[in-house]
Amino acid sequence: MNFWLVKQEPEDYSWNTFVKERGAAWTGVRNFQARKNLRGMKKGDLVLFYHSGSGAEVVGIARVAREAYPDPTATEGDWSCVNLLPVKGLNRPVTLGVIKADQALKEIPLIRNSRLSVMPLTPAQLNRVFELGETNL
DNA sequence: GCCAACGTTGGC
DNA sequence: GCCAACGTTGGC
Repeated sequence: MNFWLVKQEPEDYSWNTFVKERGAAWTGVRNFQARKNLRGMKKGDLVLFYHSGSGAEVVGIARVAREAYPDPTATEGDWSCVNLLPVKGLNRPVTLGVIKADQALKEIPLIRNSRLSVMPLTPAQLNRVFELGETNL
């Protein structure tokens, strides 16, 4: 199994909306590196849900429900999306400040490449966020 | 609201 | 293929 993190501005599409709607097609990604990561997702992979902008923090855990397929919102170009399902919210959201201060997370792409919207995580990074979020599956 | 970092575009 | 200009993202 692989692990990922996706970013979303809460004003645009929040974790609460995602939970209420019981999942979403993760459309609108228009960046080649992010697309490559989307296409690497396998059904069942765990995906951390991160709120960017106001209140930057990891808020929840999702799972890949459907692997990459053509993004129906793309009017031109070769873009992909996946379907994600909510698993559970973190008992304690993990803020960017905490992530930045954590030695075990200093290599996380969230910090190293702050503009990437879909990124891979190592098992150690995922476990550390679970630990900081006081959450288990 | 500002600004740094990064990606994309287009002229050459 | 290089690089300047521009647009966007996202942290603060």
